Amino acid sequence: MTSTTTGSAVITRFAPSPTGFLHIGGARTALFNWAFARHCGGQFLLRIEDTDRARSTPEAIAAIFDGLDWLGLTPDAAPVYQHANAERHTEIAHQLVATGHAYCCDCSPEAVDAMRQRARDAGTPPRYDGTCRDHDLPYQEGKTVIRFKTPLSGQTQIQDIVQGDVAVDNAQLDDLVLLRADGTPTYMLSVVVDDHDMNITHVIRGDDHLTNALRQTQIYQALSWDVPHFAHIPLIHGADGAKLSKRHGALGAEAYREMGFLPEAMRNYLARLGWSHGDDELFSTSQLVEWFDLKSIGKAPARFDLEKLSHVNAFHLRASDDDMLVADIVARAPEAAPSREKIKFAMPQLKERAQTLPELTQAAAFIFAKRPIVIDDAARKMMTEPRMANLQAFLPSLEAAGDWSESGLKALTEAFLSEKGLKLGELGPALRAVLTGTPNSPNLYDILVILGQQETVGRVQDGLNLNADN
RNA sequence: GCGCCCUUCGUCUAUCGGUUAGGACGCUAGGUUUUCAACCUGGAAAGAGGGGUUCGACUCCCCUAGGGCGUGCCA
Repeated sequence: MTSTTTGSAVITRFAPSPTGFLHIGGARTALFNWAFARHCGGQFLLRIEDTDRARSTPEAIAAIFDGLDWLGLTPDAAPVYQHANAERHTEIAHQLVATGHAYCCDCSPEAVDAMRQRARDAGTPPRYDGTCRDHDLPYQEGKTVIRFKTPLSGQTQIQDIVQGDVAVDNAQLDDLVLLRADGTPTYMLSVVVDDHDMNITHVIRGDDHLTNALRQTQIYQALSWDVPHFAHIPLIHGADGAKLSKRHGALGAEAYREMGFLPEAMRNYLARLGWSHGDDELFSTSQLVEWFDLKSIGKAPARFDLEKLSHVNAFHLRASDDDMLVADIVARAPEAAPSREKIKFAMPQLKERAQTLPELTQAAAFIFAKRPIVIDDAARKMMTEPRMANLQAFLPSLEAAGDWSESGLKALTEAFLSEKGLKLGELGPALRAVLTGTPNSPNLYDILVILGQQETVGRVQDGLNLNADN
């Protein structure tokens, strides 16, 4: 029977192995652990699973810290390094031998491979055949490993919050290695010991660990320890439905930061991948914490969709503080610094024209562009002959304008148009084009106000000259 | 090979046996507009297939197909 933790406070953990960057799947696992702990008023811990000394790197550890920090998923205690607990893990391995739940084995890796191959050929589960199971060999570092004595019959089951009840025949499970020949503990032993020692109440992780949970349950039982609650969440797939590939989102968290996505938007989007709260699509992090629960996580794997992420990001971008966004633009384009006030003035309109941070800087670029400004193809199409002729005729009015306010400019323009019997469409697009160099720009009169009289007249003249050259 | 898990519009999902199967992204038609966005209105778009159970199945059971994961002295 599986016993479960009965403690009151919820404690979750994110336990990545530091062998690469914090990829998007890991980030979501961390988010779920964090959100659940926050929702329950519990604790969220971080454990670096660095028992594989050869593959663990300081760079990867730094990338994990960095990614979590960016996403705002701050652990409630200093990170635990699994490697540091090796002695304790080793001690437990020997204890299991002493209590008859494990044994020493001196079969060579080659011999074990052969056993597995034979079993596979016979159509049975590939596993260690138990040669040393009852040999009662003494432990000899460098020569023997310690194997767990998996029950030979019956079955093991877990009650998974996401996956439901899952049972497997013990005959399917191998006598896994707990302690390697070099004396170091394996992952399977270390997780169990650390999760127990850290008082983890809920193990929330990718469902690639589902069968591991069965094996770990056997270890918990051999140790007479409470089994934590499990929640195995489905993995994220790439846009093509296959495994997450580099082009489909298996990028480090920092890659999304560089693409201009906001942490708030990442939390929103990632949470929605596999978890749902009715029809709610766009929500704040505090709403996420308020609503999050393990039972509303689906069992099917979800695909990563950059377009939807962009949409979610656009929503959070609009909700962002204007000063913060201005600062971001200046950080991306230092030459924008003198134009801070103008950019802030235009921000409400700029926000609606961007989904990501770099796009926002792009939308603001016309404000701090130096004459003569670059005019893109779409803008050039708006510079038709008739419109440019009208613009030429309008130039003196701009040069002579005394009231450079939005209302004054509007009146000025309308007076000109009515005098000539023109519609705004016969002048406006060309004016916009020469002033901003792009059709993707804010309200015309705001543009004039932001640019100021001198810059406006200058850009109009540049545009007219350019046109004359063609 | 063996085991476990999964399968609703292209994508993310709602639905706890009775709905015209809802929402969102994307796509699309139109509106608004000096442009581009934003916004508003409308549209196309789904229960993998086959058996059961039931008065009635997307929902429960079985089979098939497809997909994922595991099967390490990696984690």
